[in-house]
Amino acid sequence: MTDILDELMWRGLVAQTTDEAALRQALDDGPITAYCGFDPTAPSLHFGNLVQLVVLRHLQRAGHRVICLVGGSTGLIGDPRPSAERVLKTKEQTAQWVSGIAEQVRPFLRSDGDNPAIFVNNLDWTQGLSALDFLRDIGKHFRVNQMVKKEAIAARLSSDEGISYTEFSYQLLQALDYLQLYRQYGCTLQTGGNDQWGNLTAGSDLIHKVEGASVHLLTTPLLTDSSGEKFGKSAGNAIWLSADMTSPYAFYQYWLNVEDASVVTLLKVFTDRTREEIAALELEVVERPYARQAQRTLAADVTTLVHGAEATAAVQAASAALFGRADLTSLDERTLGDAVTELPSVPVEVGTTVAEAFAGSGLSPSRGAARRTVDEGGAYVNNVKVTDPDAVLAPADLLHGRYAVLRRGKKSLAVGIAGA
RNA sequence: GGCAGGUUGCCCGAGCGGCCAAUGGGAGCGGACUGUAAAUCCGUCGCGAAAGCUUCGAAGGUUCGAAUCCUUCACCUGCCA
Repeated sequence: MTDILDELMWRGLVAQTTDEAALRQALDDGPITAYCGFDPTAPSLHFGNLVQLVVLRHLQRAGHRVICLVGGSTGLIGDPRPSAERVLKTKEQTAQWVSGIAEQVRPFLRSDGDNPAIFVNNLDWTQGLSALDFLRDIGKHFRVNQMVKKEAIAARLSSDEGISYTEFSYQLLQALDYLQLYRQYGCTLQTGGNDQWGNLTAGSDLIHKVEGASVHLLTTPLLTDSSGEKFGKSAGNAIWLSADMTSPYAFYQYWLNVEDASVVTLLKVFTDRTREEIAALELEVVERPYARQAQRTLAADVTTLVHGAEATAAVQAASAALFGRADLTSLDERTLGDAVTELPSVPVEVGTTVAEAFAGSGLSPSRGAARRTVDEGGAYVNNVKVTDPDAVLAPADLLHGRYAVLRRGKKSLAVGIAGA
């Protein structure tokens, strides 16, 4: 078994650590306990959180105990972003998201056997804490002078927007979490995204001051593509882990479309492929880039990780059918029917205008935009380009009397279903 | 509470009485080229088929006519209390 820290480094999952030698030693000396927190800022986790889940998976597999924390309390406060103050969510909303995320996170970690993952909610130890106790017991250990140097806070202090006292206090709450888990579980490693470094150090500093112990931190790098853009956005939308928010089909397609320059990086980060397998795929990218074998592997592995093998098989079949060279009219009803279940749909009938169908399915934001797409030559029905903005669906456009496959541009697909 | 400055379309940012649905850049979207890559180039980018309609923090007002002037309100920032 390779050293877990080396493994994480090779995979490109390590941006920064506290004392690296000490961390390595601690990991070698036997199982340690590590935690990572997830704040409920949306109903679902997203691409960025997946990186953290992957790190916890690796740690658990290497025999370490992992704690997955959902931020029932920190979610009520909001981690300051450099750009702008967050709008407070209601307590009910937050609680709902917390329970959703707590469920979502489970499949990624093993919660049975001899080293089950531990799931906690930081609201459990903060809701009973009085403001006075908080200020006396926790606040006293923090210097404002230091707090204002944290990146996000410094950015906000020099912006027009400023920062509320609420968000300013965020790091104290997160620091308290680490202290609590240190005391309760002997947790000595916190992981997170590199942008969290300030919040993580708040925790390790607090433990040092209160308990006199040195604990560890490990952050993952921000993943960016060749032009420096963050990964995890598709057409301006975040890639969510929830199938309700990003369909497995869209999810699979996202990974399949990863640029060559990034695919190896992402294979290392998100898949369990070995060094040999990844080296082979890397060679494929060089020698047979058009086959996009690396992208296919990446898309299949990650979709399986998040949505399961069954869903992956379905979206692969759908992708093959919809992007295949084959004429759509030659597909049998069952294959076509299965493929289109993954797509956004809109009820149509003979005589429905193409513009209406596009707008109704969400392929285009409005009918005007749909007509514009036709003008631009980017609208297709059953892979046949539409040229007339006033075109209507004819009986022949309904494959098997039911389906009209709508496409905008090269890869945005939807389906019109008649007589549903 | 006082004084000053600010609030323009997804973002940044011009406009300062008509020629403004609103310059420019970025993002986005479509096309060409490709491999359902990247880069590049071209086009497009409030709603509407059109007539037209609704936009420039909100509500009133002045005017033939306002994003542009006036009044009040809201919010943000800075300085002072």
